[in-house]
Amino acid sequence: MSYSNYMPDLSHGDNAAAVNSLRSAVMRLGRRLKHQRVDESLSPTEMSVLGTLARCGSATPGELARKEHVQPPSMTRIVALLEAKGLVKLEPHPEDRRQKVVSQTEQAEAMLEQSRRKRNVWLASLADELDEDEWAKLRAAAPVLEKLAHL
Amino acid sequence: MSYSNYMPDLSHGDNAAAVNSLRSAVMRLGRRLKHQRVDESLSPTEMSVLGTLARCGSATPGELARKEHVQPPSMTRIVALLEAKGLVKLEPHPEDRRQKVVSQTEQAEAMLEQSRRKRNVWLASLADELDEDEWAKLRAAAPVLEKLAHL
DNA sequence: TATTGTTATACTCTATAACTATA
DNA sequence: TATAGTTATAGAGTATAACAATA
Repeated sequence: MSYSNYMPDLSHGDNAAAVNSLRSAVMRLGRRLKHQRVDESLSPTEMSVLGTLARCGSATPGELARKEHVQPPSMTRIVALLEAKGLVKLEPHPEDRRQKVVSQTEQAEAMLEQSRRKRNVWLASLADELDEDEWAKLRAAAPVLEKLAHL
Repeated sequence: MSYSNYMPDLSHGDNAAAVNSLRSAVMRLGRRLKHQRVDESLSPTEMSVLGTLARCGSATPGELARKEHVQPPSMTRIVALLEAKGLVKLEPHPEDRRQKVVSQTEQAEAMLEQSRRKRNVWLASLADELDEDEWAKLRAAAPVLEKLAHL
């Protein structure tokens, strides 16, 4: 492989190959997940925002935009859609009147629970195709991918 | 957790959590990779198609659509764009006059080489943030993710 | 003057439906 | 009649630029 020419360290060569493979797999998996939506009325990013709010409690639109890697105007729209669906609520920021505080509603909590249930159907269909060793590798890599995602 | 009703094996509970985490990370990573394009004029799917052709040699538009998980009309457009950029060539199928055979040009090979170089810059910037153990986990999981992507 | 968030607008990518040509 | 690919059209999601309000 020609990239070893300018990157002689062997471990980096392996990492480069892994990044290559990861990049392709992540994009294709992303498209699959897009189709395997748990709720037809919720886009992948909307789901991801709900997940972030479930983890972090609450956040401002700007913080959410940075975490999800979208531009502020996009997050404005996403938050508005989630609010219209009753899944998040917006409150004024206690210290800065320019900002807002976004947090999830109880309805969102119920939705996420239902989402987990549906996801398990998909999981069950994959369980036959992956052996325990492969699942172990996924479980080990999951936190690293999360770290990469928000690095 | 309610799924344990029909899935009593404990390890599957861990798998569900892993899928949860993977799903979120894959979507967010996908958005990052979208921005970290090697060539501004090439969409992620166009890059992915070139990668597939580099691995498989050649394929029909229908095969490419199935591998990339896009509908045939989308692949028609993607192949047309790649052809206009001189990165793939189309030839008549030797046995079936309905089909076409898509393969990459030498120019595409050069582009992929340049792509690897730029990717390594991104890689180098991440190398500081991940330790060797984390890289090892990514390398181990990469083939599993690829398997998931085309399952 | 800088920053947070919004509005207005346009672009990119993909899908669905209808069509053509070949099997 | 079924299949491969295309054309035409519409929709979803995001970005950029310009703007408002607050720091």
